[in-house]
Amino acid sequence: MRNDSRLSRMLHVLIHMDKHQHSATSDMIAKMLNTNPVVVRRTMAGLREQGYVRSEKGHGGGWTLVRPLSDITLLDVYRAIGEPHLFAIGPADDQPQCLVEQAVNIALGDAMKEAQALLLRRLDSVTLDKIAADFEAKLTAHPATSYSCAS
Amino acid sequence: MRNDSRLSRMLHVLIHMDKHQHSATSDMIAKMLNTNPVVVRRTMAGLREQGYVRSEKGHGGGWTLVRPLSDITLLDVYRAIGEPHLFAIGPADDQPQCLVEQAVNIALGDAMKEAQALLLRRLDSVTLDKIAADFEAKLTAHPATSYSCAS
DNA sequence: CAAATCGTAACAAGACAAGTAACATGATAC
DNA sequence: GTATCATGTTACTTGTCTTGTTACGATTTG
Repeated sequence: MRNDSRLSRMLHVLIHMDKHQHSATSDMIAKMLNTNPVVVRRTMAGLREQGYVRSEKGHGGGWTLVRPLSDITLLDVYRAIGEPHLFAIGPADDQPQCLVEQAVNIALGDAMKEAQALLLRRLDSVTLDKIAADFEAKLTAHPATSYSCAS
Repeated sequence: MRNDSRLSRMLHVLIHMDKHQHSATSDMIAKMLNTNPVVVRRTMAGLREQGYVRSEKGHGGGWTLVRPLSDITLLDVYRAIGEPHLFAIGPADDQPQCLVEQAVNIALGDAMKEAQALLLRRLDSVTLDKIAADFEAKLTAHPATSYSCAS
């Protein structure tokens, strides 16, 4: 578990959900992501709360995509899963007394804020149907290639 | 320990080392950083290997700054400590079979690469004497303020 | 030789996402 | 209406990585 892969996983799932119209159970999704159903429910709860997907209990239940991929940006998904920390680095102390350390925090913090702003802008500029289109392009370019993820 | 604070700490230390010319022991530095001497030696080893500081054993030994702050960029320090991972997020699988997941990895990876490039450019554009100057400015603006970090 | 200091290895602690197990809740099918 | 399927949720474990800590060896000075 080197990284927080929730954003990556949710994008992956949402695009697959768009491909087959019927609902998918947490079990099916878990197999797709090589994880287990509890992790799926846990992570997708945020998407449900934001109205991107719906979940239904009971026989025949499961998860369904509520909004079109063209309405969902990568930033939307990032926010829906709770805006996890983007950076692995950071200051040693958030409110240091030492003036030198304060100056260091400002210098580093400014650079990180800029990088974060750029990243979030990028996430905001891409909708999920764009990624789906990239996938379709690959598929037509190499029709022999196996899909691999459970359909 | 929410973040990797090695970069932040090393910047802090290097600027302090520039302020008083005599060498500083790992113990003194550890107190300054609110940590312990082994952590200091471990992290500063990289700076020594890159020739930014020198360490001397034995009575009267300790750490000394070898190069002027104006010769050291934040990027230099980042590299010297081993270029730790910048991001806390990442793909679920680096080499996925699934074409959808590949498309997701590319979309996310591109955005992250851009953000990383920007951050590294920013680190490369700032030398340590710039931060030291910011500190001096604060000090003259508020002369009554206590320095706080052991001199 | 004694004291100071770094170098290093080995291991424990803390944080946090991810994995897992157990059980309650609700919905459908027969 | 009971059995089954599926989500919701809690609690606990695991894996990974930086930090923290202890211990000990090596080197330099007095």
